[in-house]
Amino acid sequence: MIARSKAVEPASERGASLVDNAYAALKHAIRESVFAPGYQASAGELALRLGVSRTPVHEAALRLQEEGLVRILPKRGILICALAPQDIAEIYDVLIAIEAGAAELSARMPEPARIALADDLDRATDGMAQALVAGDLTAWGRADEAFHRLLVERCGNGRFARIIQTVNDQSHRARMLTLRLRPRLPSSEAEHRATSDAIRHGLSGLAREAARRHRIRARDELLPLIESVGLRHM
Amino acid sequence: MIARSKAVEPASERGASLVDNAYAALKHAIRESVFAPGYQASAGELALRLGVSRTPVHEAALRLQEEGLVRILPKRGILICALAPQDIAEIYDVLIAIEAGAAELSARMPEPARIALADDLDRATDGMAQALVAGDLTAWGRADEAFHRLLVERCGNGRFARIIQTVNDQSHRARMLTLRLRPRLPSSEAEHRATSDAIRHGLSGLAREAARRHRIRARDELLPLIESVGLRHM
DNA sequence: CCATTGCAGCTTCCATGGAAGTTGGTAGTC
DNA sequence: GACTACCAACTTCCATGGAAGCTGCAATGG
Repeated sequence: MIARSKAVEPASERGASLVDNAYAALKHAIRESVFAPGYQASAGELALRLGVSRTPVHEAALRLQEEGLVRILPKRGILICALAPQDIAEIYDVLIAIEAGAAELSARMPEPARIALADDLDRATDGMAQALVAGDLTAWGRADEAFHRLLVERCGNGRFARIIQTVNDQSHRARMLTLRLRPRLPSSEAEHRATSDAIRHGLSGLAREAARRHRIRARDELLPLIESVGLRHM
Repeated sequence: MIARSKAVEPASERGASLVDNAYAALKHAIRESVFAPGYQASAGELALRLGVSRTPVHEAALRLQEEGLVRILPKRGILICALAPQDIAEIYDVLIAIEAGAAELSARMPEPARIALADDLDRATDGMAQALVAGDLTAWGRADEAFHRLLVERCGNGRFARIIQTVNDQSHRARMLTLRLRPRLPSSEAEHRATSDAIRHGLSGLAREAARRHRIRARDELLPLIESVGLRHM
């Protein structure tokens, strides 16, 4: 029997192929910074840790490369990608464009769906408010994440959801960092309510602008902060 | 010596791996409808046609699946994906959101870059106008494509370019079809000029709205057309 | 005639080994 | 001492074969 996974979850989902398992395990490890950015691994080493051969690891690495999480250096190894401030800026511009579009689409849905979504969005915002008074940073982050995930996953455009998923995978590490970096938790509540209200009442233009402004403010707040701390990559 | 490629380009770029070659060749074949949507191929068959073993074909198929061009059915084969009208709608909403964002970013670039881009955009629009009077459908399509590619590739956000590239790969076939479907070529010229002018003068809000409106009009013109023809998939 | 079962032929999935390429250190030369 | 050439150790890349799974058809039992 081969010794398994010291640092990496085996992630043995049943029904999934070894490639899927390797993909999920590696992605999780990267998201949670088990592998630091800039770390260069070899397929053989990762295969050993996961208890599979090199082939499924290689194929998982191809998928991760497609998503921008790693780079496969020909004949040299697998490099865990680092994010520069420039990348964070690009990612925020993607969030601004796509989430605004998602909010607009959501506001154009038939009324029952709109209202159900607005209710769920408000519940997430409630969670943020509660976490704020409790001073629970982690809970606040989870609730905020839930709000934004709901917005893109329920707008009816699967491609929007997929795009956001990709950039979120890339920026998860940075997000965990900046959450703790800010002097105070931002007062996103009003902007979240404005978005959900506009969706509830079917005001697509307003919904688009509210979502847009929210992300623009977050970008303009965070980018200078990152620059000032002098983070070159993360 | 193995007999090569009847229907599929070998596409032997030097310096590229066999996987890259297979990827490029398959993508080209799908774009140009050498493989009809719904066609189910086996990795072995494709490998034979391309003159390589099954491994690089399989890895190329993984990349194509990531981009939504094919689906790998476990233990059954590789399925060329078809596009439903719903997919075209989703793709247009992605174009609307991203190209508007790209136009806004472009208008925020330093003046020399803005002007250079606006000049290039205008040259593409000139090409469309010329093709229009000449009645050259193909040339018109190429010039229009050039305009939109310039817009996203020169805005400074590589992620925008990548997203657009992905949806364009998916919708290329549909585009070739709808180009010939319309009763007359659309008068996109004024909208293109409005976009490039706004970029030239650094008016980011105006540029965003111009690009947005242009794609919205195209969507609202094309979708009913596709529905009316009763295309179920393409 | 209809339903069920078993099987043959197909497919992908994954492990493995040889080929080819890159790197960093070392010996040799000026 | 500085520079070049080479070599050993490492890596991925790709072909290939066996294992496992899916599908459709034919044979069998009701």
